Amino acid sequence: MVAQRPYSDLIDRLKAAGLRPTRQRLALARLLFENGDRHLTAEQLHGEAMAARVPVSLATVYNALHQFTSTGLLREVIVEPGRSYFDTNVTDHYHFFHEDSGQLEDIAGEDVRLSALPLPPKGKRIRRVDVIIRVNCGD
Amino acid sequence: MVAQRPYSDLIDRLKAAGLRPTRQRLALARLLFENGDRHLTAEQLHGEAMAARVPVSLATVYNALHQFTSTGLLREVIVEPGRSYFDTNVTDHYHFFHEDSGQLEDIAGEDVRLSALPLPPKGKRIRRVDVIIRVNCGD
DNA sequence: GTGATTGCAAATCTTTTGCACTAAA
DNA sequence: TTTAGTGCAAAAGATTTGCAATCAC
Repeated sequence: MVAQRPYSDLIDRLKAAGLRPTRQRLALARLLFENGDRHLTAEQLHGEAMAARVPVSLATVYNALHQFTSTGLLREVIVEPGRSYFDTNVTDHYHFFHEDSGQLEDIAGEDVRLSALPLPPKGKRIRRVDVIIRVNCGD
Repeated sequence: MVAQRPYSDLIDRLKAAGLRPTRQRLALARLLFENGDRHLTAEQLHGEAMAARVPVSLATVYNALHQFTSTGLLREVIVEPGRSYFDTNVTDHYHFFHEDSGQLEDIAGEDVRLSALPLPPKGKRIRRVDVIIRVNCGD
C-alpha cells in the first residue's frame, strides 16, 4: 500500500518539463500518473476529470496531452483512424490492440525481439519503432 | 515495358471480391493497381480520379477503399491521427513513416525479424502485426 | 425489373484555433 | 505586473450517413 502522496512529486515533474503546475494540469497529471499505466483518449480523460469534479475544458485537456507528450511525460499511440490514445508508460514497449473493445494493452519491450531492423533511408534517423499486435476474438 | 492490359484482369479481381465492376470502382482500381505499390489517402485518390477526368464522388472513393480493404484488395495503414492511408501491397511487410513528409515506404517482410512474439491474450487471435519505423531528418 | 451502387449534401466526430479572461511567478 | 495558461465557441478536417437517382445484371 503506497501512502497518498502530496502533489509535490507531480508539481516537480511538471516544472521539470517546463510546464507551470496549474490547477488543471496538476489535476490531469494526477488522473494520468497516479493510477498505474494507462491508455486514454482525450475524451476519456476529460470524462474522468468531470467525474472527479475537476472543471477542465476539453481544449485544455488536448493542450495538456500534447504538452505532456512533447515533453516526454506521455507517449501518443495511434491505432485507430480518427482517435489518439495517450500512454502513461513512456518506456520502450509495444502494444496489443484489442480490435473488439478498442483497448490497448502493453507488451514489455523484452517480450518482442526485433532481431533485424532495416537501415533507415539515407539522411534519416529512426525516431521510434512502433509494434502493434492487433488481436480479436476469432472471426 | 508492359503492354496496356485490357481491364478484364481488374474486372475479374473485383468480381472475385464480390464487388460489381462498376465504372467508378474499375477506374479507382486502375489508379490503385496499375501503378505499382502505392500508399494513398482517400483525398489523394479522389484527386487523382479528378485529374484523370473520372467523375467520382469522395463518398464513393471512401466506399470503394473500405470495400477493397475488407475484401483484401487493400490494406489500411494507420500512422497519423485523423488520416488513413491505403496500401496496395497486401503481402506481409512493414513500413517506414517519414514524419517530415508524411510519406510511407514499404519494408519487405524479410527485412524485419520478429524473433520473439508474445502469446496473444487468452481467447484472442492475432489478426496482424504492424511495425512502423518512424524516421525523420534528425534535429 | 430489381437490388446494388452512386452522388450529393448534411451530419458526425475528433481535434484545432482565436481571443478575451484568469492565474502563476 | 507580466506572461503563460484557460475556457468557450467557432472552425477545421476527415469520414459517415440518408436517400433519391442510376446502373449492372
